[in-house]
Amino acid sequence: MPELPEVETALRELEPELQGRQVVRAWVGWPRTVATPDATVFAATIVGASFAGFERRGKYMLFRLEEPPVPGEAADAAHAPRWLIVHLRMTGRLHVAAAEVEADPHTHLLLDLDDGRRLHFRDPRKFGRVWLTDAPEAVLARLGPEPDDPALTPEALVARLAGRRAPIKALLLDQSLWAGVGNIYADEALFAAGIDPRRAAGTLSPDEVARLLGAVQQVLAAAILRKGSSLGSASTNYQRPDGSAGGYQEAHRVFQRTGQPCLVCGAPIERVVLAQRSSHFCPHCQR
DNA sequence: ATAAGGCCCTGACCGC
DNA sequence: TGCGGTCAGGGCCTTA
Repeated sequence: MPELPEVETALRELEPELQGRQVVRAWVGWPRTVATPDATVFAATIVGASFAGFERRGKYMLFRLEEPPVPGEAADAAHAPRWLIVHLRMTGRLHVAAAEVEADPHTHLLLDLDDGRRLHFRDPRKFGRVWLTDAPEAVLARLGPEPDDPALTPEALVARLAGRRAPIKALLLDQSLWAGVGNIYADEALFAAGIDPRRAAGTLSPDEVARLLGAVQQVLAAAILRKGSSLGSASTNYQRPDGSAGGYQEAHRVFQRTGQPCLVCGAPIERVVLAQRSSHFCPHCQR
């Protein structure tokens, strides 16, 4: 499942493939994949646009597009930039392939490029969404800061968690608290910080909150260095745009290690369900 | 305002 | 072998 490190990796690896490429044809196979505008309008509108910028916010990919010149209009006429926004959700993947490479049956969006290749959006579970918009801030409005935002200080986080009775694990997944943490890195960060995922968030001491913030930042950075985590079946797991796997799953210390010995103390890793999500933790190291 | 539960989807997996 | 049932899970929505 793509979280911040996977999205960052995929975006950086797509950039050299897409930079400057113009969309010459668009096909939408599953209209609900397009959140906005209407899928037909989406396909008609994106043709002619070129990929000009590559950014990430939380788990969202933002592709800044350059529009073709409008006849009769000054070449330097000011326009709000248009953005293609992509959220891979659970099983989405983006990759570029030669035109003659047949699309997988789970491909819901194809953008033909001016160099003869095609951008594929494949998503077996169909949770992924794309947007075409002049106002990306509206799509991203609910997101909290990036976890490495300097403004996100331990003190600010303590204030945000004060009085909250939900399990800290549930709040780690709340994209309005901070953007980009999903189930894998929430569990890994809680282990690194030595905090029980079931703890009511408001009961964490300032020292624990500071440790947790540092752990989230450290785990995400380490996962980016290893190009993300690839777990599960080959058809639905995370793969990089070139089809290769990430490597951070080899560094997981608790995620999907239920029953296996803790790498620090040897106690069996336990699994509980919090906020409808599996949570994996060491009952001895995480208090 | 916060918390909890349902919903969307389908591949994988389990038990018979 | 085949079949039905269950699970996973991000983000959004509804309900309490």
